[in-house]
Amino acid sequence: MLKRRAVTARQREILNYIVGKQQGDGYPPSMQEIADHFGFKSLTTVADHLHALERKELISRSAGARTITLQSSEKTKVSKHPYPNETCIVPVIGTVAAGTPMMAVENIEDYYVLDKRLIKYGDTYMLRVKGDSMIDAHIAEGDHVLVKPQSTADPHDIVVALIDNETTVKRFIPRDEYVILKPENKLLKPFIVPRDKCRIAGKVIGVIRNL
Amino acid sequence: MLKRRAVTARQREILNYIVGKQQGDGYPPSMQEIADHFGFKSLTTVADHLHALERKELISRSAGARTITLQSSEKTKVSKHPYPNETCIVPVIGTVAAGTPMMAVENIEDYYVLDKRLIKYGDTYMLRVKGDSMIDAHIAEGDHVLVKPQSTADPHDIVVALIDNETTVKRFIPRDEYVILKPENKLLKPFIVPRDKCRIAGKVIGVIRNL
DNA sequence: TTTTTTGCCGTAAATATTTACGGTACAATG
DNA sequence: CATTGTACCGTAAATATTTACGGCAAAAAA
Repeated sequence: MLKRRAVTARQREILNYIVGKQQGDGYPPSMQEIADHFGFKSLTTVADHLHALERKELISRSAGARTITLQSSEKTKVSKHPYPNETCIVPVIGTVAAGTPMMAVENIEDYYVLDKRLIKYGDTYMLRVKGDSMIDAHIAEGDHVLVKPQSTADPHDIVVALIDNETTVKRFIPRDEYVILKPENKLLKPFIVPRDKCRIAGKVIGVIRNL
Repeated sequence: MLKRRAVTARQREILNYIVGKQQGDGYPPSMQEIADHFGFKSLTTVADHLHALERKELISRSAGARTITLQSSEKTKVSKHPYPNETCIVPVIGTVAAGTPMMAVENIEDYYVLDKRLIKYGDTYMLRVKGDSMIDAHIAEGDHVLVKPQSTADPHDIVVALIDNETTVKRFIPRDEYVILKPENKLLKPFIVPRDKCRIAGKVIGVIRNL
């Protein structure tokens, strides 16, 4: 009976290489390329490794050249693998314009491809943070916040709000008659706005910083 | 002089087929498969189309079998889903083991797919941050830091360091005889370590927080 | 300790895949 | 209307790629 031991370090190295190639080029490496990369002098060595990975259900193969398909995470209890189609394209905007629909093309500065698990909601977008008003919540100038569009929020959520046509990130604290938009910065005073003048653009669900 | 007319309907059909296959299988179709799908009786027909798509910069090709790479989405506009050449797969580790090689299987907790521009270096990995030692640098417990593996660092870089077999994130301040590993937290004292006892695992190049 | 699996090597044959050559017909462009 | 690109066909040669055989040493499991 064939045993299925855990994936070995070497096998994982080879899998990582395949994944990297697949992600980078859009197609998996040939066996020769794998051999070259690892310095194997025989293609049989590669074949052995691929058979092992196949047996352990980390990859599957079809007839033909470069036909390695990466298996999805479900089967591998060792670790989860976000394989193709587990990413989203997220638009990056510099500002949320007041009246215009959120995703107006002219506001889109860029797109980022991110893992779905960071996104959670379909229409999430990224906003480049200006100023240090949320520094005490550890959101710094130049960071990108992931924003889920919504027009209301729960108390104490960090939200993207429009104040005087300016896009800002603030903590949302609703009161009976008015709303407090609180900068997380000791140097800045909270904004107190009548309920009906408070426009919430979305809720901050993540932060991405590139140093 | 070669003219570059707009992409034709037929060419887009073929491109769509390639994208579909690429997304579904993880690798592009062979020319024979394309011919079969469209009922072409000659492979030259496929070659002509691929050359056209290449000339119009919708795909690029390398030597070898099944080596079609899709160009960026802005040009192709066939799918909202990301093109592989825009993402990297990044392993997430919970801790950097002292002696063992970085990517030891048992340390890999997960993988994330991220935009290449967040990564910058090929072997970048993600480390889940434990504790609040870097809170004043706005790196909080539970955040993931993007780490570029390297064994040295520039003064004042934020690094992943090994102290007493514990993985920690600290600011790196080298002195003549020793090294200061400084937590960015007023409540914690800097570690002062002899130069030869200081193991740097990598430099922090980014932060990702999921709220 | 016996057995199995891993991780390698080498060579040759079998196949899959691409490229090169040379065509035809037609639509679009200048 | 001459030219260029599109959109097809067929055949054969050239390459790229995989598979099949057989074998060895060391590590891991039973």
